Amino acid sequence: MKISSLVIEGGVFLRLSSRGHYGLKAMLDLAQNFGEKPIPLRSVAVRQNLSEHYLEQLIAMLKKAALVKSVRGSQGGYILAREPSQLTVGDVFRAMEGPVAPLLCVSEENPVGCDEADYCISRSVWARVRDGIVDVIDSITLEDLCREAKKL
Amino acid sequence: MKISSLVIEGGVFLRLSSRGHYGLKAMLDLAQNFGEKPIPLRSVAVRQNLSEHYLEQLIAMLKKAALVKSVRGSQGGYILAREPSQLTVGDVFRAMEGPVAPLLCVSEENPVGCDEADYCISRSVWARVRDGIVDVIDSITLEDLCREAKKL
DNA sequence: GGATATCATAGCACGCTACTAGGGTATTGT
DNA sequence: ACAATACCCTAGTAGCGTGCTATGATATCC
Repeated sequence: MKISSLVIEGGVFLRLSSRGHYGLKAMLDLAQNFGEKPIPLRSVAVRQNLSEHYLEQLIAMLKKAALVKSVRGSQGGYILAREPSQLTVGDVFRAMEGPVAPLLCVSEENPVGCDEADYCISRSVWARVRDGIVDVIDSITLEDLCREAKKL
Repeated sequence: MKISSLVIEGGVFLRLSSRGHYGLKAMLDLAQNFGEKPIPLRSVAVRQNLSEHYLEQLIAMLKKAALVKSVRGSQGGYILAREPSQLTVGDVFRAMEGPVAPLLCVSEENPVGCDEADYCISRSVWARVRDGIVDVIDSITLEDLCREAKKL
C-alpha cells in the first residue's frame, strides 16, 4: 500500500524566515531616512547590522515587487517607491515570503486545489488563521512603525 | 567583516507542516468517534488516508502532550484524554509544531533574548501576529469542529 | 577614468521535513 | 498456549529550502 503519492504539502508555507525579518528592517530604515536622496545599501547594512551583500539580494526582491526604486552609480541607492504611509507590513511580507498561506489549499493567492476540499474540516481552521494574520499585517504601515520608533 | 555570527534565527518557527495538518485530522477523527471504546490507529489511517506507520509517530507526540490515552493489545487503540469540548486546536498545534513563535524572540514560551530587543521595532509587529494566531487557535475546540462537520 | 553603487548568477553547508525500514513489546481472544 | 492485534522505539535517508558567500559585470557621478 503506497501512500507516498498522497503528500499534500511539499514544504513549509507560513513562516517568518530571516528574509522577512531583514526585509522589514531594511524597509523601516529606508522609511526613517525617507526624503529626496537615495540611500546607499551600505549605510542600511551598517545601521541594521546586516551583511551588505546578502541585503543586496533581499532588496532585489523588494524592487521586483515595486516597493523600492533604485538609482545606480555613485551617490546612488534606494528609495521607497511610495510614501511610508502607503506601504504596509503586508506588502513587505508578501514580497519576501510569498502569499500568506498556512496551507497551500488556503493560500490567499492561487489556492491549490485539493480533492478533499469539500469535506476537509481543518481547512476552515487554517483559513481563519490566515485571515487573522492578514488583518494584522495589512493594517500596519511603515509610517505607523516610524512613529512607534520615535517614542523609544 | 564577518557578520555570520549575527544570525538571529536558525530555522523556521511559525509554520504549518504536514505534522500539524495530519495531527489535527487524527484528533478530529478521534473526536468524531469519541466514546467508551479505544479506536485502532489503522482505522484512523484508512479514514483519513494517511500512512499508518507515520501516524504512529505523530500520535506519539500527541500522547506525550497528554492529549490522547492509549490502550494496548487486541481491541486496543487510542482515546482522547479529555472531552472534545475541552481540547482546542491550539493544544494540537503546540503538540505538533511547538510554541507559536513567528520569531524566536517573540515566542509565547521561553522567548529567546535578543540584544536588539530594546529598540527593535519590527518585534512588536510579529508579536501582534502571534497574538492574532493564538486568539484563533485557542478559541476553536474539537467539539466546534465536529459540529461543523455534521453540517456538511 | 576611477570611485561608488547597483545588478546578476552560481554554488554550498546545514538543518528540517516527511517519510520508510525493521524490529520489539504488551495484551487480548480463542 | 499462541497467534493476532496493536502499540512502541530507533535509525536512516532523499529532497528541499534557508542563509548565506563568492565572483564578476554594468551603470553613473564627480
